Amino acid sequence: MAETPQVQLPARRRQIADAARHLLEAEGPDALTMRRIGEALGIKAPSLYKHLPDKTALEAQLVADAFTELAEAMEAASANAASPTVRLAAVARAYRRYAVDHPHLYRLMNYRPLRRDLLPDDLENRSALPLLEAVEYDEARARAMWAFAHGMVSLEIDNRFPSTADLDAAWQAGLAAFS
Amino acid sequence: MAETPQVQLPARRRQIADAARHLLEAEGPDALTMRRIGEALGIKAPSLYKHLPDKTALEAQLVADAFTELAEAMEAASANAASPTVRLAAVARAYRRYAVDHPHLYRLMNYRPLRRDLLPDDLENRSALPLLEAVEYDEARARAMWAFAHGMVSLEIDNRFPSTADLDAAWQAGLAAFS
DNA sequence: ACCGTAGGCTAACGGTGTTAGCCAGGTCAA
DNA sequence: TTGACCTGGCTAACACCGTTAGCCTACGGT
Repeated sequence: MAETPQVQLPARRRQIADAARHLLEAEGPDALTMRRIGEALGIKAPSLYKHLPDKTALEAQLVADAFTELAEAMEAASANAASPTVRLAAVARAYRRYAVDHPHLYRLMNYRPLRRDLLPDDLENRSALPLLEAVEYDEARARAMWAFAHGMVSLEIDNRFPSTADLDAAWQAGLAAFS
Repeated sequence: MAETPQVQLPARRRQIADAARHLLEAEGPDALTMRRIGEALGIKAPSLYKHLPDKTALEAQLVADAFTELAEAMEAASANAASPTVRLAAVARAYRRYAVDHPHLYRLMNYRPLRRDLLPDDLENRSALPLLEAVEYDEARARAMWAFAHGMVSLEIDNRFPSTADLDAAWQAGLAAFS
């Protein structure tokens, strides 16, 4: 629990991941090119391949970091909850918060095939757990709630709702329905 | 109502859209390149630009067609519904069906910025209407239900649920919650 | 003092969307 | 009939992408 956030990475590789993440969050997915990442570190793109096998591995690193952070945020929200209803609302709020604060990262996690082979294998379980607890281990309800939350934040960050839409009301409707 | 499905397009442009759609559905998004589309029509990629301004416009065409079809499917499902509860279930079933039958198209519609400027302007309203009717014009519940449905099919077509998951049960849980 | 390796580099390849410029063929008017 | 114009093909090329091959420099260890 007092362990490092991710599996220990070679320092240079960590720097690359950090630069990549900064580019993605600051300028969006089109800026996430090997040449741009190299430039941010003062080296040329081909040199990056001394540290990673390919771009897919780098993206997987970003995704793994993001899943870990999201799980941590939900765990923290879940910790001090008095009742299941309160806990569900708190976990949902943390989920939404993370997505809205990191939309490009959220899309990288969720809008493309999940490379489970390149990720730590407990990641999915860990990030599913807070929600599962909050619905008292009712799997069907947990999956429905997960879908609702994922749908809500997707539609929100992609500007699919009318600008006049009361999203808090929609969240409230969903939470009430699943509590 | 007896009108053509889309706004009348020049024949060649319609052929291009059809070829593109076939490529996308048969081989996935990586196959949707201007060169492949040209090849399917027996012409070279640059010649396509005699008929369209750019690839974005072509994708917008596919998206517009898909939204129209999805709206039609939901309208048909909605038509013969005895009660609101039945209607909601029928519309949801039609939505899921369309997404599962056309996953690549569904992602093209939903996993990237919506170019509203390139789409017919009543499209979004039209495809929102069946669901809105089914929840008797409760906007918050409509948005929550939309998010739930979008989340469910996204997670399903992207293989995010465990293979053992009972998706019908999750749908049932959601529908019950929103009825 | 040597040797191996770590980590840079340049050049290049095949792919992408896209533009410029050329040219054959058909249509239509004078 | 002839000339003009337009439609819709073409090739060549550009800038960018991820990636590979091969070179070279500097450092660490025996």
